[in-house]
Amino acid sequence: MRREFKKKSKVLLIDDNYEHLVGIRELLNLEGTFDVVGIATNVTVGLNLIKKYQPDIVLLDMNMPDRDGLQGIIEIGKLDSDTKVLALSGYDDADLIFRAMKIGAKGYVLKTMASAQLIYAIEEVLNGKIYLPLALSSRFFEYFQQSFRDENAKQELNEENLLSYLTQREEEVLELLTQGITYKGVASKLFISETTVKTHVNNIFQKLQVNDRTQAVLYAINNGFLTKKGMSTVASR
Amino acid sequence: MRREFKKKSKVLLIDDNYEHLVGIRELLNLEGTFDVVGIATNVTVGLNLIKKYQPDIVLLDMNMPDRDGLQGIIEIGKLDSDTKVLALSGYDDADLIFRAMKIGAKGYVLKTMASAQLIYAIEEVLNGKIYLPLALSSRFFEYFQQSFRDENAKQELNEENLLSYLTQREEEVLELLTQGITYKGVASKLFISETTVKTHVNNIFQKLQVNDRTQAVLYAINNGFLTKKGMSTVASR
DNA sequence: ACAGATCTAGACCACATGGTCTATAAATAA
DNA sequence: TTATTTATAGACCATGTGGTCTAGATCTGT
Repeated sequence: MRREFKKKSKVLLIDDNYEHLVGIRELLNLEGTFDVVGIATNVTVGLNLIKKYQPDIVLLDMNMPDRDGLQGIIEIGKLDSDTKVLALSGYDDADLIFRAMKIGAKGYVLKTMASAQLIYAIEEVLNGKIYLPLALSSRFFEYFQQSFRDENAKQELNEENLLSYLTQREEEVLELLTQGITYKGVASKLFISETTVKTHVNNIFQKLQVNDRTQAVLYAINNGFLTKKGMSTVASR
Repeated sequence: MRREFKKKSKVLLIDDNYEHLVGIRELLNLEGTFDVVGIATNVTVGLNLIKKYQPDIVLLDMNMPDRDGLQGIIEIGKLDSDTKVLALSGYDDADLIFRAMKIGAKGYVLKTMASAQLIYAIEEVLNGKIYLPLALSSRFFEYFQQSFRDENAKQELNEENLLSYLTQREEEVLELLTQGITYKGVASKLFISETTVKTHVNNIFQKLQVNDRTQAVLYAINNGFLTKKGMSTVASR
């Protein structure tokens, strides 16, 4: 068929289950549009094959013995090849999906899924898209939203958050403190005397129930003070 | 038909475009399984209707005049009703999708989508699932991954990250500093003399190119020091 | 065995920081 | 109007902090 004229996409498979490895290879070979350039049963070997064959895509099992799959994604990412990673797993574990996507997997499919869906996923990823089956993206989003709910819960103690007792001026002072600025610096930035700054700072300490600037800054950061100011901090897990 | 026996789901629509509002109402009424309990052309009115009718789901347009849609999602969330929000928008703006999902929208659909898909989305959300059309979830993930790439880029200066020059002991000291502990405190925790701590701290300052503990702590936080230690900081935008 | 890094620790000094009190002007609330 | 809050600012003092130098004890790697 026509397809033969189109250049086949190079695929590499990494999975510690050899049976499965061969199964997928057969499936992809039957499809005809893929060229399985190599298979490996562990990440270390897989990485070498990637360097050698520069595959377009790697199907990477998440449950590996030596290094785990997540580490594998990171290391493949560090290679400066354009190789894309499609994560493969037996379980729809939300945390695992979240982490995998976070560190750059272009997709995540379950081993139990129909082969047609696997083929489709591979093609989407090869086309530069990110593919997550509906069931998994649903899982992902639950986890994603949950993590933010937790955060908000932490900060909406916030209504009983000591930060809310600060006056306008005190907030301004605190904001400067969170930039590591001294009394003198704050004073000149706010056009007030140094002793006034000290007064404010002492009031801040009392309100936040801390006894030095470092603790005040930490309190501010951990209680969403910067977030409100439009700053950003980024989630990790 | 049988469906009549099943309790209809209460739906509320909020969209500043009245034409569109009526259009969707008609569509849902034709479907027969929905009961459109109210429509509103702005968030303020919508909130009151929600309090009154306790709908199962709200279709909320993201591009509203008074309050914007994002704020609407948050405020609906604050009501302690179980009302779910399905975001509706004319554009597949990645940032908007990301924010909407982050603050708890159960789904996001485009106005240009086929009505069958809208119906499907509503049903999925009503069934407690989160629904993002493939095209949008793809958009979302690109944005999601990009934001982490930015983070990593920031921290993988990391290879030229000043934190990497710290010795083991210095890291231990810094970790305690990031908890707002004084020289004396650090000394007793590490079973070393206070002056030794001072020496370490001074070395840390030099290596991080800062001149006080607050700046050192801020540097540590902004450069992934805590992340490595298993602590967490959380993303916002 | 020797050079270099690391951890330890002391001495000294200047200055920043934190604690406490007092006090005035202005704005706000009762 | 009076009381309270807020922003301002000074004085005073104890202590914490940061800068610089020196130096011994270990531990590395060559």
